[in-house]
Amino acid sequence: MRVSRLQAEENRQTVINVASRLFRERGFDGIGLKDLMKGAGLTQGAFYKQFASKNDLVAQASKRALDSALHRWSAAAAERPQDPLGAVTDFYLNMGHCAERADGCPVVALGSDVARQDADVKAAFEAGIKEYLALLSGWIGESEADGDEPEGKAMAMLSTMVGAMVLSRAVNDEQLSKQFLQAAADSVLAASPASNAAQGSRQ
Amino acid sequence: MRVSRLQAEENRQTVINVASRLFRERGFDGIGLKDLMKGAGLTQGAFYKQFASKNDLVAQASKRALDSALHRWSAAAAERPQDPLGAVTDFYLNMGHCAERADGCPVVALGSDVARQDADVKAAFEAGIKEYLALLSGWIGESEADGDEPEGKAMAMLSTMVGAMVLSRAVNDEQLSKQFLQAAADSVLAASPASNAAQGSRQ
DNA sequence: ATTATCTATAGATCTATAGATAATGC
DNA sequence: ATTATCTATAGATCTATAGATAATGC
Repeated sequence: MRVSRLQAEENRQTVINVASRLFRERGFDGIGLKDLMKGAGLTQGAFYKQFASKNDLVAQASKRALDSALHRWSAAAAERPQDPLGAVTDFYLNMGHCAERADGCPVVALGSDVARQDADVKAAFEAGIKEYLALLSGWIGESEADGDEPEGKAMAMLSTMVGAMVLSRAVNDEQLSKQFLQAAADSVLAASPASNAAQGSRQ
Repeated sequence: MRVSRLQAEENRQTVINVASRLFRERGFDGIGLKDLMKGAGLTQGAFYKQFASKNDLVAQASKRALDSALHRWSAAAAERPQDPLGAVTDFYLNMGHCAERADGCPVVALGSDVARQDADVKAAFEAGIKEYLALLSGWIGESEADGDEPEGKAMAMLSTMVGAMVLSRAVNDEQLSKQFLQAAADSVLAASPASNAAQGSRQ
């Protein structure tokens, strides 16, 4: 029954990856260790040789989810280097993202729950959120030390994007969902100093 | 042990009120029927004479939470009739709201969870959200039938406010929390057509 | 007679632990 | 000899139901 150290580490990574998806889909309290381990092809008994507690996995899976989401942002931006903000708003603020919770933004899928988690989990989200802000700041040409409101515009943009996704997922009316995403995209692009320059390439 | 019909209805309302607070504080899955009923001074056995299921209470408590939150918005706006938007952003985007989950905005406290609930719960949130939009629209002087983007600005504002609160609650760094709220307030007020007119009374 | 609430419990699930097993790593 | 995983289980909790009780409402 024992497997090699390499295989054990691979299994551990699989559990974290599976958890990062299943937590986003069902919530931290919405899935038990038995089903999480089953999703990784293991049984529940193996869990506590790999993690200290469920909370330990919650923290690690949160970090994994944020890393994965940031990677997707960077990839989306890289596909349209002359207009990274437009590329990311297109990528983020659409109905596909609204329907696909497991692979979507972890702040949207778990933000409300994170407020009720301990400092370890919040630390994972805080680190990821700071990276989101750094990306946005760079794309809108915001200096990071130009006054008492560092990254203020980036913070407002991220808030608008996260809020629009949360709202669009909280209603039944699909038309209303779309309108939230469209209104957020309009607002974010209008607030970017670079938006006029990039407008041509977006049209 | 039996109580009067009047008392029974009063008890039912108490359960809904208690649930609307405890769900916001601990999440729909974070509190059981035993503790919910205990919070209303009853025992678990009385629950199913009052509600069809836990989900039934989740839907009713969601509606109650949104009604209560809308009432607070109206009250805040009424205290500063010449600048309702400024009054509501002050009331909503502050650290007290960030710390007080049980009485705060239900979209912030439960938004991520609502995406995983059934249509009844989403209907309660949808109705409340539409009322938020109507209030905001009125305050910024937005016509409700002036093009293909009805209430677009109100939608972006609500998204920004909800997102900022979710983000500010998801991090450990209190300074960062404050900056999200400040950035959101700046962004929302700058986007209002009436913001210049009201600027004087806000300074 | 009806019924709102109570105590008690069924049956499922949850996190965490214990001990057995079998393959690895020395 | 060590250990990653397995099966099994402890003990707590969850939603929901059953039957008893005692006050209401007719």
